[in-house]
Amino acid sequence: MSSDVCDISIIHQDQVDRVAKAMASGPSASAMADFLKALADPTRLKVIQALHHAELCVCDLASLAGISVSGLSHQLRYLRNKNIVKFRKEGKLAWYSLTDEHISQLLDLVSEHINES
Amino acid sequence: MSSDVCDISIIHQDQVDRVAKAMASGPSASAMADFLKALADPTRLKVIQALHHAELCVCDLASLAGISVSGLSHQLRYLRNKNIVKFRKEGKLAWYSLTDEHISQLLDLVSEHINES
DNA sequence: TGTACATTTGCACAATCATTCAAATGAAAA
DNA sequence: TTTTCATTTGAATGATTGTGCAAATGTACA
Repeated sequence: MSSDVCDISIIHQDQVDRVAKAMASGPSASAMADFLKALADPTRLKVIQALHHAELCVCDLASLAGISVSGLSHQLRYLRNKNIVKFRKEGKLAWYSLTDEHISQLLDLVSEHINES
Repeated sequence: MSSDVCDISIIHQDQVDRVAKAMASGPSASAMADFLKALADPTRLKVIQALHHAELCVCDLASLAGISVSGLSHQLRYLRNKNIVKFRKEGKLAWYSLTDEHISQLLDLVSEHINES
């Protein structure tokens, strides 16, 4: 219930309406936040960065990320469900890769932003 | 303790070393994840998008985000600590704005990515 | 067949987090 | 000064989440 959120004394209703209208176009904040959440974790970020350089198996990725194979497999499932990584089976091994190399553009921007601050 | 992470049977130590080396340059995964976490929340995302369109007070932002003024103030402090928003005081009101309009580039990329999938 | 082993899955748990309520702060107006 | 009100802060809480352990799955090889 948000009935007491500045219900009367709101400062600039016209501004709020204008901004709300401008924000209405484009994907919802929830959808965007949901995608960003997939990147907002050190382990998953390491996986994505690693896969940008090479196709790797679960064991390799766990080693690179510094967590257990099991823990990493959980994160891989998460990334798979979000369509960020894909894999192919080769005997006992599962080789993972990025579904969309485009993501690294985004990470480059983040990288820049951090270097500037 | 990650001593049992594929310690003997690791598949491609050379690959792992090469990728690890490539990943060593640039900001740490933790730093990047930390920044991304600031964007990976619907409320904070709404705030950032709103401030991209106009300078707004806490009351307006709470109305736009659909949560309590108090809750929004907590999020504003979070964004302030991360140097993503700044504010100026004018009487009883606090006017918030983005410290770096550059962030919207990043959000545009995310927006694109979602529209494509 | 049975063994070995990479990967996945289910359960559990500690930690983090987004939010609210109530109280505190501080500045303008009466 | 006292009152009003926008904002901040602290405490509490319910929900989410990242991870590990143990067991299950499935494939290759002896």
